[in-house]
Parts: sequence; structure tokens; C-alpha cells
Amino acid sequence: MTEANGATKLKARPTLSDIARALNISEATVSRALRGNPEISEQTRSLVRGVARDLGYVPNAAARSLVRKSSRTLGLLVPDVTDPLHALVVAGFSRASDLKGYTVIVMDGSREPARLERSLRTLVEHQVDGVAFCSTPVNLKETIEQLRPTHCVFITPEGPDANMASDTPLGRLRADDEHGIRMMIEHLAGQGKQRFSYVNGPGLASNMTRRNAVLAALEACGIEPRIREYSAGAEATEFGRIAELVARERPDALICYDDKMALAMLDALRTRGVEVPGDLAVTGFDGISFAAISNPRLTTVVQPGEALGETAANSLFDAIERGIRPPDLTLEVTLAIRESSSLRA
Amino acid sequence: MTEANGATKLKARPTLSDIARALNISEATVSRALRGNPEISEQTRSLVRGVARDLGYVPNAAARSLVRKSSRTLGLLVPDVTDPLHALVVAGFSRASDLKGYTVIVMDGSREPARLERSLRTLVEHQVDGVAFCSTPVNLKETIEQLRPTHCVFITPEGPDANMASDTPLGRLRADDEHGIRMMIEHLAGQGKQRFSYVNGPGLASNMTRRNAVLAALEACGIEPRIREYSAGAEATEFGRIAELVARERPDALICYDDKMALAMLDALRTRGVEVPGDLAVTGFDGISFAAISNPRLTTVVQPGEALGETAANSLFDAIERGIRPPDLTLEVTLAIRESSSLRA
DNA sequence: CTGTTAGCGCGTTCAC
DNA sequence: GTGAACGCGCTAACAG
Repeated sequence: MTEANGATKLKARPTLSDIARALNISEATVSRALRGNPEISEQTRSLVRGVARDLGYVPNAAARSLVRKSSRTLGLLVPDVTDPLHALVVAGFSRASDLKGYTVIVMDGSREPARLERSLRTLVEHQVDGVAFCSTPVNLKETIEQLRPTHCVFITPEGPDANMASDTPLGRLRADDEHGIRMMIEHLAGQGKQRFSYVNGPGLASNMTRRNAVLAALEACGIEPRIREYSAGAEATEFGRIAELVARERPDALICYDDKMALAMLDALRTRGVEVPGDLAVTGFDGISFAAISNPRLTTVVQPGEALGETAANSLFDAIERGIRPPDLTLEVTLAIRESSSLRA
Repeated sequence: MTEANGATKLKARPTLSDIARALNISEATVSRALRGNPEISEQTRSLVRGVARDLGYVPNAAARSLVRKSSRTLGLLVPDVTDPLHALVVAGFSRASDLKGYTVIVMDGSREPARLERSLRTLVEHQVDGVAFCSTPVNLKETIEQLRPTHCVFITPEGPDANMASDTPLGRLRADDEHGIRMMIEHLAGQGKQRFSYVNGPGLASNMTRRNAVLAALEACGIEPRIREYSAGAEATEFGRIAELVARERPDALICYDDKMALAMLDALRTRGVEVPGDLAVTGFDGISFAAISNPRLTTVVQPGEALGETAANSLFDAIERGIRPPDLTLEVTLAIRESSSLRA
């Protein structure tokens, strides 16, 4: 049985009719039996199942979704799976989908317009029942309208273009960035910090959300809402440039757009001999795992990455199965106070 | 046009016949025109394309793959998208597939047997044309045989069970772990290190590959091939335990299974006052981005994560399109020497 | 160059 | 309880 017919390359997969023929019954009965239709006698059911197993029968998803007009498939768009937070979202989304028996098509690189467009098209081709956009900028109402009547969820602090007049049933899912920033500023203020700086992230709405939240939080703390701002591209050299500015201008708190940038800044500052937290406090955002074990360990706002993914998926299931619009939800964040912002760790 | 019929929820998507009817031609012609069949006159082609665009026509993947008996879809199984190296593999695989017009279904959690099994079944249901197993243990020849006649690639240093007598056309793709370890040991030996320790990773074949490579490399360097070994589960507390052992036993080089563990060890050692690289050298494996900016920066073997993903995908394309077995390939790794192993950084 | 005819594998009427 | 017939949307023969 191990070296039988080694050349039988294209052995077609068995179909319903194969097992129907083997039992001399109709395909319809087989179909029903396999799916546990109660109208089928217990006897034929087990008979059918036996043969199905013997033949190694596996239903054909294409055929099924063709007739069902639903693919039990979800799409997930992320700008970069390589980002630890996005990876968590993918993991959560994936796990929740698995639990519900949905298949997910993950599309990476959604920040590249061309790829995004192709991804969307592919998702439509595959008749996905729902799609989640994670930190994916979609202003092109046209592209998203073509998704109709698919359910959509946007995972992002700001949601899709507010003025997008679309009847696509979409929901927004966000982490409470503002609250996170507020807690962080309060903490820093409590440490006696006064000269705040902010390192801008990529030119996304989420960056603006956080930046503005910093201003608002400062004001709420009775601190003059003025910050020195730095901006960096993705280049490693940019962090060095900023680090030099910091060394010269001496803010006492450096709030970074996210953990990746904060960690990179930590490195750049160390290279330039700036002590953290001695000379200044540095904070991140996201709560990626490496932020907990950096040296110094990074104070950050912890986002519920997996929960975001799971919630997005669950919102879509509800929307799909109950025909409702996915809800707008906000998930809580927590503040992890660590060495990088407190003198006595 | 913005507030037209807001209740038209289930507006079915247009099909070939819709556009055929609109033009009073046959579906076949439409199908050909849309796909750029050269037998179609330039005139009707553009006519068809125009109407297709107007109607917002998008082909139905299910219908197509049903008749074509091929889905232009690939499966990718990873144990944990959250692992930076796996994420790179996913990114590379995803990008290469996108370039070729293939859709990819990423299945996470392939280390959980139940999920793995469900994933495989789903992939079969979806008639994927090929699947890549990234660091996924599959000894169950049964499970993998059911994939036939799908092409498979295993991304892992050891490949699938060698004694698996299957005619599934599979290829093995690996990074040259042994070479990486050899370079690393030579480097450490060059630094005068003599008391080597190894921190075991999860109970995977890849861990054994690396561990044994350490032994072999030591011998090749004329050092007695004896190492002290530590083992850790995933728990953070375990690293503390190991760090204490290290503090007591004082090896002068600590080779960790991967970067994640090395970074965790760095943190645990710092907590216990062990200086790196002063008291001992610490090294990782994988070359994840955070290893380059840790404090101290981590010496590690850099794996070509994205290239592994891309190569896996490309091997599958070749196999699928040319009907050949995916090749066995080995990709080169590089050694990144950084602070954690060299006294003069 | 274009139309006609068949199905791909499955779920779903409707009969019996 | 079970079978027969139809069609989902599309492509692949064959005609013409």
C-alpha cells in the first residue's frame, strides 16, 4: 500500500455522486446525510458517512458557495503583518473565524494602493461574506462601494471617511486611544514632567488621533498644551536625527506614536548618550511583547490586539447571520508603567 | 445618487449573462472578451469591457474554479503569525502570490493538532493548488496524503518525516541553520569563549537541528563538544529560573534557540545583575528586527524570512504550472555580530 | 470571429 | 424517508 501506483498524479477527488453510486442512492440523500439533515434515517446516514470516510470525501467549497451564494469566507486587510500589533489582530481574527467555521483570506500590504485595490477585487471575486479593514485607509468610496452587499468592519481609531455616503453596512471598531493617552499623560505629569515632545508616526489618521489626544490630555492636566514635534520616516537614520535633536533640545518626556518607534528611539538615544529615564522619559503605544523586555522596559499603552481581531470577526458573524449592521465598538486599553518613564523602577 | 435606494440590501452582483443580455451576445463571447481571448474582435472586446465596467462586474471565483478545477489559491500554515519570523514568511509568501495573481489562505495555529486538522480540511475544500507548511510538524502521513494531488512545500530545517512514503509532490525549503550556527560558534570561539551553554526552544525538530549543529560546530572548532543545556517553556518565569542557573554556573556563552528567547534571557539576566556581554555572551537566531535594537544589541543568525516565503510561493507556482515536483532548496543565512557577544562593540 | 451545448459539484425545490 | 430535476456562474468543447 505504500508503493502502489506512484504515477496516479491526477486522481480526481471523490464527489457526492461517487458515494451515491457506491451506495445506489441519490446524490440528494448523500448531501442531506452528510450535513446531518434530520429527515434522513439514522441507518443510511451512518452508511453514507462510512463510505464518505472510506473514499476520503471532502466537500467542494466552490460548488457549495456557488449554490449557497455565500462562501463562509471573511477577508482581512492589514497594512503589514510584520507589525506585532497587526499580527495579533490577525491571530485573534483568525482564531475566532476558525471557531465559527469561517475561512479567512488575509491580504497584506493594504497601504499600497495598487495592492489594496487588487485585494479588494479578489475578495469580491471570492464572494467573501464580510471584510475587516485593519488600519487601512480607504477614502475611495468607489472601491468600497463595490463590496456591497458585503459587511465591513473598520479597525482603526478614526473609522472610514465619515462623509462616505454608502449603504454598505459597516461598523467601526476602535481601541480607546484617547483614554490611553490621557492615562499616560497623567502618569508623566505625576512624575513631574513638563516639557513634552511627540514623535509622529506615519501620516495616518491614527497618528493624528494620538497627537491630538496628547494635546487634549495636557490641557486636561492643566499643562500648557504645547508640544515639540518630531517626524520620522521609516528609515533607521531618521531616529538618529531625532535623537540628536532631542539631545539638544532636552524635552523631559518623549511620547512616541507606537512601540516600534519608541524602541528605535531608545536605541538611538542610547547611541547618543541620552539616558532613559534619567535624562528623559520615553513612552510607546501598542503594548507589543518586546516593549515589556526592552532595556529600559518601555512604558506604553497596551492595546487589546487579539481582542480587536476577535471582536471584528464576531461583529461580522453577527452581521452576516442576523442580517444586521456591524456595531460601533470601543475596546479599553490599559497603561503599562515601566522603567522608561519612572525613575524608581 | 448618494441617497437613492438605501434599502436595496441584497442587490445581487451582475453576472456574465447580465452583460451578455445587455449586448445581445452570448455569454461565451463575453467570457472570452473579458479574459482577453485573441479570437475576439477588438470592437466587441471594448464594448464588453465597457458594459462590464458600467455594471461593476466582477467574476465569481467559485464558479470559475468549479469548472477550471483549479482555484488559483494557495494555503499557508504557520504555527503563530505573532512570531516575527513567521510574519516575515507570511509577508513574503503573500507578496509573491499577489504578484502571480494567486490568493492565499493563511492558517494560523498549526501547532494545535485540532486546528491543523481543520485547516487542512478547509484547504482541501477550497481546492487549493498548493500549500506551504511553515515550521509545522506533520508526521501524520494520513493527513497529508489527503492533500494529494496538491503540491506541498515544507519550510523547516528538517523537512517532513523523511520516511513518509507519499507520492504527494513535496519540496523542502530550508535556511542553512547549520552554517549559521557554525559561523556563530567560530565567532564566539574567536572571542575566547570556552564554556558554552544552549537554551532549548520548544520541542521541535528545528531545536534539535540547532542544538546538534552547536555540538558539531564546537567539535569542528577543536573545542570539546560539551554544552550545558537549559530548557524553558513559554512562561516568562522560566527565563528567570534559567537566568539564576546561569548566574550560578557561569557559562561564558549562552546560545539561545531563537531571538525571542535570547531577548527574554537578556531581560532576565539584567534583572539578576548578570552583565552582557561582560559576564557572558548571549546570542539568538532568526534576525528579527528587534534584535538589532535591543540593549545590548543582539548577535544573531539572520534568516531570510521574506525570501523563504517568496521562494516557497514561487516553488509552488512552478510546480503547479509546469506540473513538476517543488524542488528542495536551501537558503543562505548571515551572521550579524553585535554587542551581546563582543566586548568592544 | 461568434453562438450552442454541456457540464463542473452541490443544495434545493418538488414530488413520491 | 428518498429521488428527480433544476440551476448557481462560468468555461470548454464543437460548430458554424
